[in-house]
Amino acid sequence: MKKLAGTAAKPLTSRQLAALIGVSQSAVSRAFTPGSSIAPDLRARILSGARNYGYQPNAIASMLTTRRTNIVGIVVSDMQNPFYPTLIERLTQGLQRAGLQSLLFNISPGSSVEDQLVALRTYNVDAVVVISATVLNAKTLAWATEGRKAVLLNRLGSDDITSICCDNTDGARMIVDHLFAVGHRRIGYVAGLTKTAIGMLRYSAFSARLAELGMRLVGTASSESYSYDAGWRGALDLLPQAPDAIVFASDILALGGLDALQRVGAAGIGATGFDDIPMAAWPGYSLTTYRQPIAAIVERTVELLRRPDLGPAQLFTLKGELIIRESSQVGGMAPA
Amino acid sequence: MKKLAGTAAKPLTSRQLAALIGVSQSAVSRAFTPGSSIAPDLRARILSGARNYGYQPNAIASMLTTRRTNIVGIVVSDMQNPFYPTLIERLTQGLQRAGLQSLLFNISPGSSVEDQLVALRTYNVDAVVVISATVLNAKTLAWATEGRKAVLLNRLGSDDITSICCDNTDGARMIVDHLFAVGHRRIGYVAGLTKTAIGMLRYSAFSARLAELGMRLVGTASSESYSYDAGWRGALDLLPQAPDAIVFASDILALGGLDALQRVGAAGIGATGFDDIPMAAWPGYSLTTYRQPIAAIVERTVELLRRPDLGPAQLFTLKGELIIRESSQVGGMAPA
DNA sequence: ATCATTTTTGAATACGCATTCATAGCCTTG
DNA sequence: CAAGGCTATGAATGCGTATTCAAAAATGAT
Repeated sequence: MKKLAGTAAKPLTSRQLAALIGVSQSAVSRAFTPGSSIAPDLRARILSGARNYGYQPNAIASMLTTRRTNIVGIVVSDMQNPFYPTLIERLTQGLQRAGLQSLLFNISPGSSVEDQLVALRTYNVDAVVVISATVLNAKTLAWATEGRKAVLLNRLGSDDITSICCDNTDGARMIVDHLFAVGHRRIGYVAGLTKTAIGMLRYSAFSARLAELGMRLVGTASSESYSYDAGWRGALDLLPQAPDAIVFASDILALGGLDALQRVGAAGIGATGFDDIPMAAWPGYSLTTYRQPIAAIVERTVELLRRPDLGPAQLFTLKGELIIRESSQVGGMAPA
Repeated sequence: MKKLAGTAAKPLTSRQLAALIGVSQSAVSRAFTPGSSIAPDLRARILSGARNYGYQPNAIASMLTTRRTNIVGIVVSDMQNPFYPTLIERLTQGLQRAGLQSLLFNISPGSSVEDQLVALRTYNVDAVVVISATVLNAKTLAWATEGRKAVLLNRLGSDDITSICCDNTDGARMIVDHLFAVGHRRIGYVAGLTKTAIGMLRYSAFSARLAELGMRLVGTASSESYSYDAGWRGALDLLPQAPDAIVFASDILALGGLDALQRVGAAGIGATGFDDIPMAAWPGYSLTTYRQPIAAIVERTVELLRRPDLGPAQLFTLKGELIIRESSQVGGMAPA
């Protein structure tokens, strides 16, 4: 005799538990509300009774009175770049440890972005984390985050919204310095989305440092996305310029580029990425890259979202770490 | 003068809107409830007024009365295997189109799994989708899904819970048949988690078909996870057996295996995967694999979850598609 | 034109909890 | 020992919507 879904007994209410224990409903509520005025032993008695009878507060009902949901809306538009699944995984775990839930919004192109985000508003999420979603224009962003905490990750917004980014300038600089130290002089650049603030930032930091060191920017390929294919094409586009090394705006681009170089027998050209996705460490790629400080980004995000109020909008820039592997050496990934 | 977060005016309630329009609160509620008894023109007038004044029903409040949240809890324990981000992305998009929201639970090892899933219960999710989470034992699974709809993806549970899987038997068979047709005879197998039902299923279907065709299973390497590193080690373990080709239980294993073979100069050995993750198509790997029918899986899942009741537990087995690339040819990925 | 039936509407209530308000108990201090 | 100040508790109320119930309006049939 199997139990049919939906047949389960309705869960206990605080009032029922109160009756069972012989206290008031208020007492039960207070027992579960940290910092409320209740005698320690009463609280203990109630909590123990709750465990006993299997009572758990109904979060929905409490949302209605407190007007807080403890839900964070996470808005993503690209899970194909392997950097983001990792970030999302760590972020949801971090939020969860802080007692916050993650409502995931995957924006798909096509239908209206606002339509896909109405639930941010109707479900009253406390906060919104936007992960690098370039499909959100400033207006939609403002609408979606209106009246709630909002944080942008890996994206720069207007100056009235808090952003958390890795230090792109530092990253670009470390990469260039490293290439210089290794002996590369003629550098090519494969950009990601050049229309984004982050994309432009990485590029300008990169080219500025290049100039400072007197290195030569032999060419730039811009691509329409951060993808393997775009990296592949970008690398090939730069070949005629005969670069010593190619700087890719992200790891996923670099992987495509490396494969392309290999395919055309130009594996001697150096390459660097940005992010340090798991695949960058794979022996077949062994990609030198700037590792994004995921832990720090998550930590800062969670810390901000725990606050009752974010305070004035800020830009947090967190330093990453240069991971030197084989792809950037002179001779690149050429077989020994 | 920037608006501070939290300063936003409280959204309109149905009662306020009713007052503005000159109807009752019930009418407003009915206007937003499909199938409720209300005159078409009244509904139109109210909906137009709502648009006008910017009223949107408060989902939280309606959850309290209807006892339905339209929230689906998605439980994952491994986003590192690139197959899952894709699945999750498509799934949340599919759910969203059906008006369902996705609450994401990323189980991290360490603290109690139940603790990480309490919100499934306190937030009253309508349904739970468990994606291949092996960390959930049957008891915890029952607890987490008690009284709500539940679907397992890529995982087999006890027989009282609905599962949706690709057709592992068909996949194993097509792979073996293909290897046979191409001319491979001595086959090695790199298993994933052999203790899981799916893992065992794939293996037994594989070896059964092998036997039917009179091919030789020269060795099996079992690994502790579906990961690149495990595939790498598995492939190396099989080398002494001198297989013509190695069948990997998943793409991510195969990628590691291919790199290992390449590294030791054994790139002539054929290889196949399972899943068809994006990287399988990359020229550097060009992995022959069985493509999971993600669209069909998502479609079926969403269709099930829209129902008021799942009905009796079933196992849905959806056929995938053999994608033939270079890695399975005789001579494998060896340079021409 | 009248009555029976159906449809449409509004008032009232319940959902489960947090919180305010008022009270009863307790401790402190003069 | 009394008065004042605190703390711990319970009763009552409200959060915003869906739904039930009863009444009103509209429709149909004779």
